[in-house]
Amino acid sequence: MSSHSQSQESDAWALLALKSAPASPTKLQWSPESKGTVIARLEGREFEYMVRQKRIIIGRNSSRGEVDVNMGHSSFISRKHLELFFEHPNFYMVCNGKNGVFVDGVFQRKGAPQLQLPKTCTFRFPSTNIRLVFQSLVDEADPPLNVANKSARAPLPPLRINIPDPDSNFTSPFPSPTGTISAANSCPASPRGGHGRRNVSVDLQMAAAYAAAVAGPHGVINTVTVSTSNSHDDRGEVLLDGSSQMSENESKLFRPSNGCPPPISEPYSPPKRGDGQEDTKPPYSYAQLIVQAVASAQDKQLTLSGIYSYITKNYPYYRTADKGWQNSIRHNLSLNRYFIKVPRSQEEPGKGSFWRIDPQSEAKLIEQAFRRRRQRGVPCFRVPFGLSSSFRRDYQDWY
DNA sequence: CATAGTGTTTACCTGTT
DNA sequence: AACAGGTAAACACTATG
Repeated sequence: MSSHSQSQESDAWALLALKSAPASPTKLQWSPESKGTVIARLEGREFEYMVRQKRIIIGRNSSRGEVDVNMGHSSFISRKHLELFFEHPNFYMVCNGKNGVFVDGVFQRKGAPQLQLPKTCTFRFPSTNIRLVFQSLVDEADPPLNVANKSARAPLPPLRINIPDPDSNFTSPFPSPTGTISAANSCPASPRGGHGRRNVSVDLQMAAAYAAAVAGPHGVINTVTVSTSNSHDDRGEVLLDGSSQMSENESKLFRPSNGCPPPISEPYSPPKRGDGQEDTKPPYSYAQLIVQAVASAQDKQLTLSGIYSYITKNYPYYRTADKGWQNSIRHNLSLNRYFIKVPRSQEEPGKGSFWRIDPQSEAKLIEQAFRRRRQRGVPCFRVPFGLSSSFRRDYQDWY
């Protein structure tokens, strides 16, 4: 298996692990070596990593992946963002990520002197709400431990996931980052702060991926990749393998439409050369494209440039189109009340705000986001299905 | 300071209901 | 006619070099 596909498998595995998490305190665990003393523990949102070696690298997954703890694909996370090392009886951290890192809320810039870590602390990667709780398991009174010097790669174990919670509810309230999302486009606070809190965003992300999958021309659940990039960088994707399990509810919710045949063929297929599709405008409104982009993001939020990146990555048409479509994207973001602007916190550099979907509408919008609408001038037996903020249309017969 | 990116708003158009 | 969506454009603000 190539490293790439292995990486994708890991992502799928992690994704499924997320799925299994809500009702159960059980977290996905892995450890690079079966032997040796566990000297520390790293706890992500839905996983635990048992540290048995003296030095570990935490960073972004990539094809060049040389990290011990893979933090996914966020472009805000560097490939070797953090290095933790153990010198009895303490752990130290060096930040090599260009965006720095917050340690218990204190910003550590790239290249800062090594920082002695407290017994427990929380890392947060700037411009994301990706957090990692570190806990040293070494007692100062202990004699020096016999731990591995060289970090071993941490291949994820075989996929064995049970999904214990088939009643996951996609429409359950989505907690806002601040606990409040009041008026559209007026959220005053930073989006940060979802640590340790399971929310439907993970389900929705799966849903988005699944909806994209079933949007295929034959309703076949394909293996799909959904971008999670949140910058210009087009790295970052979450893969949901079509063979993964999905609850019955989810299957119903994202059942493929068997109605009017899609006007064009499957846009979620990897870009094909010479099939003519690259010149065809996707059958989705700009609002749908925005929902697709935001829903695919790991944090359920994207910057404007992240939205652009998602669209150009998934819809080659927009790679060559002039800039007018970007104006339209901005227009849609401002105009539609279900797109919520969430300012960056002050200590986070960068342009623009993050955009989220109104949690009350999120599930519905995502469900609709992958429905092809009739393109202008293309006759069809059925009425077109556009995205409507009022959801007033009756679309029963699409099922 | 210049520039580019971002965000808001208005206006107008086309196609659909 | 009303509405949804697309397009263009003016303008203000802000991050960045």
